[in-house]
Amino acid sequence: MQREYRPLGRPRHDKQAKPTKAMILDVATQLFLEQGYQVVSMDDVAKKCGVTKATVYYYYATKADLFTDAMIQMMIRIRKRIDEILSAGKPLKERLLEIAKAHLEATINIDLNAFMKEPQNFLSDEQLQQIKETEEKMYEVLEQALKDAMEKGEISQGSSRLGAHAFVAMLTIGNYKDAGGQPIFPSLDEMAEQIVNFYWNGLGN
Amino acid sequence: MQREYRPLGRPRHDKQAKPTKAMILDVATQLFLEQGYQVVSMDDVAKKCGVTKATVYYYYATKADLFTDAMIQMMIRIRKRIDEILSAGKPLKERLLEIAKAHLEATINIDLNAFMKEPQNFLSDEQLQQIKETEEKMYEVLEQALKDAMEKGEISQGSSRLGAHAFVAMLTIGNYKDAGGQPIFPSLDEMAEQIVNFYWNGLGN
Amino acid sequence: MQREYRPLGRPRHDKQAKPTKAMILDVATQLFLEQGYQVVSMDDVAKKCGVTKATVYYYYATKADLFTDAMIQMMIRIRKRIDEILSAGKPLKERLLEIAKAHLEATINIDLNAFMKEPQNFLSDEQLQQIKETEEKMYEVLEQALKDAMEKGEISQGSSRLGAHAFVAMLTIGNYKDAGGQPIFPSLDEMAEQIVNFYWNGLGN
Amino acid sequence: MQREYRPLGRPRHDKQAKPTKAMILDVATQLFLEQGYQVVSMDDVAKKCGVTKATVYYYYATKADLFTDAMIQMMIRIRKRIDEILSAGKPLKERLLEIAKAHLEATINIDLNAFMKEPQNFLSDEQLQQIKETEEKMYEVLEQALKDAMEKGEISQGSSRLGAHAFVAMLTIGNYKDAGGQPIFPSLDEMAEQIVNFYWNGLGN
DNA sequence: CATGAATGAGAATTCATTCAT
DNA sequence: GATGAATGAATTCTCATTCAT
Repeated sequence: MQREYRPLGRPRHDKQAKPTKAMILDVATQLFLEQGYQVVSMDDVAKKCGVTKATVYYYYATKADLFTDAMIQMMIRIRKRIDEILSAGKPLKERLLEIAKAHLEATINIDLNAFMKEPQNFLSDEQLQQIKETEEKMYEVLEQALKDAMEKGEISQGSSRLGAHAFVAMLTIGNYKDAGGQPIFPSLDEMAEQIVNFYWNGLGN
Repeated sequence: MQREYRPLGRPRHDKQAKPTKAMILDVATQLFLEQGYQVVSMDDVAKKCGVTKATVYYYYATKADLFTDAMIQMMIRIRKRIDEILSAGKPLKERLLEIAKAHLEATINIDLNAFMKEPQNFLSDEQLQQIKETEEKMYEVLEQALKDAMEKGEISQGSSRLGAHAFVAMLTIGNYKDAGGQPIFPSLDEMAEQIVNFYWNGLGN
Repeated sequence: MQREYRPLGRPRHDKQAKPTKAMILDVATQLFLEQGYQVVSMDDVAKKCGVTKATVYYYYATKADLFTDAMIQMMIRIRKRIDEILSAGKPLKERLLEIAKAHLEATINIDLNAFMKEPQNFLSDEQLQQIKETEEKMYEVLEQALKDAMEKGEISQGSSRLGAHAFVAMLTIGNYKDAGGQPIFPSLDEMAEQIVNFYWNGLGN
Repeated sequence: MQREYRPLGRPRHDKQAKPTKAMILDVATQLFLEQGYQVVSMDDVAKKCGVTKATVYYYYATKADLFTDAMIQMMIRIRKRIDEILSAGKPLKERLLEIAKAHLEATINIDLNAFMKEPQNFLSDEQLQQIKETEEKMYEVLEQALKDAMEKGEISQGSSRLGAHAFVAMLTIGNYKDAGGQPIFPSLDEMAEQIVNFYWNGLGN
């Protein structure tokens, strides 16, 4: 769409923007998250990068490879972000609130379970495994923070694993839009606060 | 391909067991839930029904129509089930536990948000709207139950809407499998109990 | 190229020419023999048939399937032709001459060994097997004729199997063109006669 | 990927063992003969040589050029081999037997006619011509030997040209494998002997 | 001498959909 | 009510070739 004139052969080195491979990965991540594995075609990715399909294949041998790499990089980024926030010395609840805000802003669909349902048939076992492992690590940083808080008596004992998953699951509420297109709370900040509050207090007070 | 095992005596006219249209809808629902919109082809549905693609088109003008109908029927069924359980006279927590058990058993991917991400581009606004409305109603029965419990003082005041969504969101934890393929709790019953407990008590007890 | 206007859907039944599937098979056989497996694309076949690629795929699920069927039908036809000629009551040499003439006219590349080298990687073992079996049968009719002639004392004892293969191998000489584009003998009839003579008498007379 | 086993001491400068161009040609010849023109990609050649595609293009401007060169070198090698064997002072039949053995061992598909069918469309007229001329010369050495033998009365008069082609054609029988994967004669030596015998005596003794 | 990065033109295959029967 | 035959538009992936370094 943008750069119209794309000559054959190696392009003159332009110290310019990101190297092609990184650009492809970024664009792909975004598209996959927005639309899902099947819907996004390699051509879509290529066009949005201003390169040809063949260039995408130059870097990623298959669509499944591209997807796998995209998911892994994304989850690593998320984990780092969470880790950063969690390592601050504040009370747990405050740190959770920050994570919630950060994620709701990122509009990232963390509903990974459902998200991975369809690609499942197209990824190799090894690819699936790699993704799963990275996902696991993402949960682990949260889990560890909960464990630490339990030890310090900041929260009561319980399954830190369940706690981590519950937190992530509840964040998906932020994606919900009703029939009128309205989210449950009008502002992201309020959404984050309400979710974390509910998560903290539970239904039964 | 042929029916293998024919019982003795005159078959009860068979009446085709289920009229073709209903069979198509059932099969489609199952396939869509299992594999996602894109992955399931009209031919897949047809073959699993033992009819031809053209027959499917005889009943459903487009794939989007079939999907829409399938989703709506499914959500109506779910709503009825929830409604049934909720109308019993037991304490709320017990009723929620029953719903949780029922849903975890049904293996239904209720991660509707993520699930609907890819079809979004293929459904008409009207279709999307219809689905959304049915979904909304599904949440409403839960919401109503929470409101009633608040009024009775069974639980403290709060956003019943958030409560309904949080409950459904937390049920998706049941779908999670770790890198080793293991769910968070080994049995569905334990899973349901732990989820409902967490939902009820919150992290901070 | 020919029929320009090709409406969607099932075409109005025209008791016309050959049914589509047969046409596809015929055209494919011709193209494969002329140009080889790789070179011929499904689109080439489709275009030459005046249908779309999708139509070809309607009848043959893969290119390998089409090729397999084409080869088998061709070899069956050849076998029948040979069989017919061989069952006449004439002296063996005369019958061989007739076969030679018929084949040189058909311009068929009977160099099956070389011809099958490249498809080999693309055909399934089963397909390869099927083709091989049909080929085998083609040789067998020749072999049987040689055996009969040996019994009658028309020719001396020897390996009928080798004799059959030698005959077919020698027919490929007819395909040869020198650097100037000239075949070894100017007319097909002379070619056939010379080949059969050589086959019959050997080099050492 | 790395060289695994490095012997002690200074390597004998290695001189790259074979200059790159020769290596490319060798590898290409082998691959083309094994798999055919279309099937072998420039990348296959490059990879098997441990260089990049661009390097192959550094030496050969097009795939057709590489193929042409490969075929020509191969036919020159074959001609030399045949020539060597033929120039010995033994009886013709013995020399032919040696050629047969040598070729059956080389597993070379000399079915050149069929083999050249597909590249035909991709080679320039000039390239085709070059190949044809080299092929012609290959046949000529055989032809000359037959002519000499006719003059000496070792064999009877006849078309030496046909004789040469018949001999080469019959050697292809050695490539045949039946449906069970078995060649016509179990050992190469027996194969060579039987073929030469048949070639010498003909069918009708 | 050799390579890394990129392209353009196909190739096989899939699939929702259409239409005459 | 159901089907068989056909299409058109995409989709994944391949490959010979080009060109700056």
